[in-house]
Amino acid sequence: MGYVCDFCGEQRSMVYCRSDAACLCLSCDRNVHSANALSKRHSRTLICERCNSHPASVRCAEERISLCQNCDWMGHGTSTSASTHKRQTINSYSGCPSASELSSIWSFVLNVPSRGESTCEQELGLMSIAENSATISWGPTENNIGQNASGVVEVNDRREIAKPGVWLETSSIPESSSVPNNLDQPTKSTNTSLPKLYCPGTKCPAPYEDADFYEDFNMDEMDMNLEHYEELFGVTLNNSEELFENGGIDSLFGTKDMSAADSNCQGAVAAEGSSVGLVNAIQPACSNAASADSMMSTKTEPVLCFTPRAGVPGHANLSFSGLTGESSPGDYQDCGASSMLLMGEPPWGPPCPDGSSPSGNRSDAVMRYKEKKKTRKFEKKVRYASRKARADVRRRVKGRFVKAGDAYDYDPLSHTRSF
DNA sequence: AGGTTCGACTCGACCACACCTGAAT
DNA sequence: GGATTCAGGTGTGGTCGAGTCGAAC
Repeated sequence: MGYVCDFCGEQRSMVYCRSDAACLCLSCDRNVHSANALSKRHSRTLICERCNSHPASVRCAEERISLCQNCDWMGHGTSTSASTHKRQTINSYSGCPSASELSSIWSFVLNVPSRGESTCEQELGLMSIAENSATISWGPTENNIGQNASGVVEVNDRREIAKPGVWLETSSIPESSSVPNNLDQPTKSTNTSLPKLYCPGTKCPAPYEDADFYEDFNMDEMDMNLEHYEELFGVTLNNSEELFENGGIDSLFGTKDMSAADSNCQGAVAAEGSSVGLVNAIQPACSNAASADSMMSTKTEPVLCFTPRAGVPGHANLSFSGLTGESSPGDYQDCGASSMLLMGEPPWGPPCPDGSSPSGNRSDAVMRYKEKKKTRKFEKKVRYASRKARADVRRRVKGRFVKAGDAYDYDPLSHTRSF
């Protein structure tokens, strides 16, 4: 891995693909990851500009450099002066985003315009964007739908996390009051089932319980500068207006092909870089060791996923999992992290900034948490398939296993009774 | 407003036995 | 040190019943 694209060996590498463990230029990134549906799922992010070998997780505004966690720690964790640098988490993404979308994700780095239509952009509905640890994706075939479109999260000041931010919504809030001005988002959208952006200070409609989650995001740095496309993509921009016509922004913000149910999935959590830091900070103060353990266990690349519950409006399963995709039932069960997050007022959080009643917010959050906990399903993980196979065919009396040959009232195989 | 009743719901215990694990040989 | 034997522990699913909770009265 290095400065040069691992694929073409010519262009300067810009993004890092974790799945391929490869550094790619944006052009090759598009080519490689538009090859098939599986490759589209690869999570990519910027390359650390210091070590040029690891995926960047934060962007230092002062130094104007993207850094991996290690370099960030080396550069900011040990120096008192540098530690005050304002840093921003860097989104990872999957799918085949257009240049405009990349510019939205990384507005502070990539001021790129759209290339116009391409096979990739024709499938922008499948695009997903991950807020680092929080993998956010959407598409017609996906149930786990994210919505955060924010590119950055303040990590220097944890109090930022408690600030009202931006979230996507699917209710019918008038769009004029919901779309930040700096988004250049078309205001002509008529599909009220589509996600919308809410400005800080606006009230989250009732159906979405987890507004607390979505307060982490800030759209301030979302701009759509389209100047350096050629440098980044190595091609000439034909028509930047196609960006909008082809749904670049719309796709980015999920205004295409997003079902109402999918948009119910509200996935916004602290980004990987910041979350690890937060966890570290949380742990000592966390009264629930299991909660902290659960969070720590996911720190490698935790994926926060809200799964809309069919038939239960406003409810969603919250789960954390690592990249391995494995998680024990215990991890699922009341992982604690969810409860902490759901509380909306973590122990490190500041007093309510607007002077409103913290106790009221807390009680609301507790109510929401209890409601979710009530509807949560605990999936059992079968460790031994052979034992399951035996249990599945074992005869029972009132649900209890009986000795072979004894009378039974339930036979899983024949559903018959011996008496 | 406080107490009682009732229905809905959750969750642990129970059962037999093949399989797993670790100690002993 | 490796192979074998043995004993004890574990896990599997459907049902029941105790306990909890909220709504209705």
